[in-house]
Amino acid sequence: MRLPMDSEIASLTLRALRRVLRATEIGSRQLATTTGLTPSQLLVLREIDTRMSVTPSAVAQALQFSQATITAIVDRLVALGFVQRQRGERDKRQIHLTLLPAGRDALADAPDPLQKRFTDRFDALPTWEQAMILAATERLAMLMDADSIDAAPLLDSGRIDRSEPL
Amino acid sequence: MRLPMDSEIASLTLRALRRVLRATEIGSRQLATTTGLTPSQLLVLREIDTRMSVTPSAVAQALQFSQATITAIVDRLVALGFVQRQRGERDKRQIHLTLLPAGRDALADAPDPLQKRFTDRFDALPTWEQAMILAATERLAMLMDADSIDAAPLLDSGRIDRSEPL
DNA sequence: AATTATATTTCATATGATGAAGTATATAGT
DNA sequence: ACTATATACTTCATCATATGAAATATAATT
Repeated sequence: MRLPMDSEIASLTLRALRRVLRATEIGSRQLATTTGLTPSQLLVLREIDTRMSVTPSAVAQALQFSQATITAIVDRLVALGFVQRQRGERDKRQIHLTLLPAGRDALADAPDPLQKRFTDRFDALPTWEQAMILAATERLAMLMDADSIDAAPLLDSGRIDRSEPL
Repeated sequence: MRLPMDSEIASLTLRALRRVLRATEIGSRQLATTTGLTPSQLLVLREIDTRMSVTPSAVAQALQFSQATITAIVDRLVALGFVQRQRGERDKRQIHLTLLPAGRDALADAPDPLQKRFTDRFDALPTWEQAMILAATERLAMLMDADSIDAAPLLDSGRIDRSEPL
């Protein structure tokens, strides 16, 4: 067995990463169908859950969607009785999104199968390996999002010229 | 600073992983806008590129989309002059998709910024850390996709050598 | 008061994604 | 050869995603 050249390690890592990405993507799609929710709806629902009360714009910024998109998705979550819209008291322009019991149930009934699978298997690894994977993953995250880190607002200014949107 | 409990490492890792996923997703969306292609179109185009000649069904299976979806996306790639449809000789039910020069140019003009950024930074790490990250990522991939390896014909077809920047 | 900025929605539009049904070809069983 | 069944792909209807531009309402500023 030969050691990979230094320059290859990056591409090998990217390939492994692709496998991870694909697995999570497929998992998320499966989850969606079992829940009756689409991946985007689930993302928004989770976002509303983790923070207690959020404005649509905050969700849009966190998930990097446009406000219009969030409005459409929230419309459906409201129609499902999962989410509630409340005008802000302090600032009446704002809308506060809160999770309703039905929404909480939906999330509870839909434990991320990927996460479950991952957690079970991960916990079976020896602690040293868990620690190594954690360290490596955090390093990866640093490598990938270093630019876009708190730069969620970064994209506000960064106009992307979509000259030819097919 | 206290060591995380064993049971926490999994969730910490998942959190780091989410950052990675998010970064790649945003990166892919940015790439799409700069190319004038959507993420899905880019995925299909890449798939047609890496294999030399593919059938729509093979692409659908590799990317886990329905055939109908691939048909629609290929329609647009053909309209753009990026891709060519050719009826199969041996089996006239089949369609063979091949990349046209314009499509090749589009891919060449669209070096994945995320990959580039990642590779540059990754290469700057000491070799031991590169090796650790590679090992950890491959371990992660094993954990995640152990079940869902029905969509792995990617690696069957052998060499992906090309000067292509995986 | 008038202006400008912010928060969200509405609208028009393009794409994404799918299942179901349709067309054409291939293969197998008899 | 003949029917049945399977395969490959497209078409169609339908809904979700995603966005920019414009509209509405409120807030903050001058």
